[in-house]
Amino acid sequence: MKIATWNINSLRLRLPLLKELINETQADVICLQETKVPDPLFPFEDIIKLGYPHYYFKGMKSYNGVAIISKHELIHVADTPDWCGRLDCRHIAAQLKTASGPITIHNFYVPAGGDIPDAETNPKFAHKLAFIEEATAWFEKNQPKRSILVGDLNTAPLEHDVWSHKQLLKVVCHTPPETERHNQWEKQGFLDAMRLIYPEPQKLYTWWSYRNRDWKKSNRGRRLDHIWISNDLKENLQAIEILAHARDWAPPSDHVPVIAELTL
DNA sequence: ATGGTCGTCTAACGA
Repeated sequence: MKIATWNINSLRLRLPLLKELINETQADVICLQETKVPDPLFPFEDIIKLGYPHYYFKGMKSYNGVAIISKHELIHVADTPDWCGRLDCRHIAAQLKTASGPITIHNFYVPAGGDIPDAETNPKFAHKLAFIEEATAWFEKNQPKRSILVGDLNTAPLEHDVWSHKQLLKVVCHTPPETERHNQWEKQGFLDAMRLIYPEPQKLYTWWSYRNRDWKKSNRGRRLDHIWISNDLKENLQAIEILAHARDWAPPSDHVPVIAELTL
């Protein structure tokens, strides 16, 4: 079973690239973030034509938005929290039917946190920290079993998840208040699947800024997108693929897809 | 040290 996660940065604009992802990977399940499409405008007919007749989505105008599309039957998981009480479409969950039984899939789009890493003066940073704390508390109470958590978590937790650990320690996404909370969240029953396959000190990036003239040449990347598996799925993990060349698809998202393969 | 670029009900906001 192949499960992909991708911050697509507008589903409607990049539908042709979603097709490209499908052609290349034949992923069974694709979790999308920043779909930027209100629910009444979700392009479900296109998604069905692409071979994904099972889907759940939660979107709004202009901002945020998440979707799970699947070749196999999904059951919606409805009783999930409204994080930070904002109704802002940053999480959706579904149960995937597999030969070995149901698997719960969580798809998250964690707040980016703004520019200044100070919760006192920057409400966006405070929101990010509060969001991660709420998620940590929820999974502490609801210990994940046969679960996969994916998404744009907007934190690069490890030294080799950024192009320069030293230079990014004061940059939002890699500051200690974020990485400590991120790691505490992961510890609520999850394993970092990407690092199980590609341990440190290998550099791993899933995002390259639009603001670099040549993303490949400067290679100032960050690992902001993640795939976590619950502890009980450790032996099921077969492979991880980071589709770095997708950064050159036109018009590119600033994030690239990550795909996990599991025997399920 | 600064500014650099995208996407969105084309305007300023969020990333």
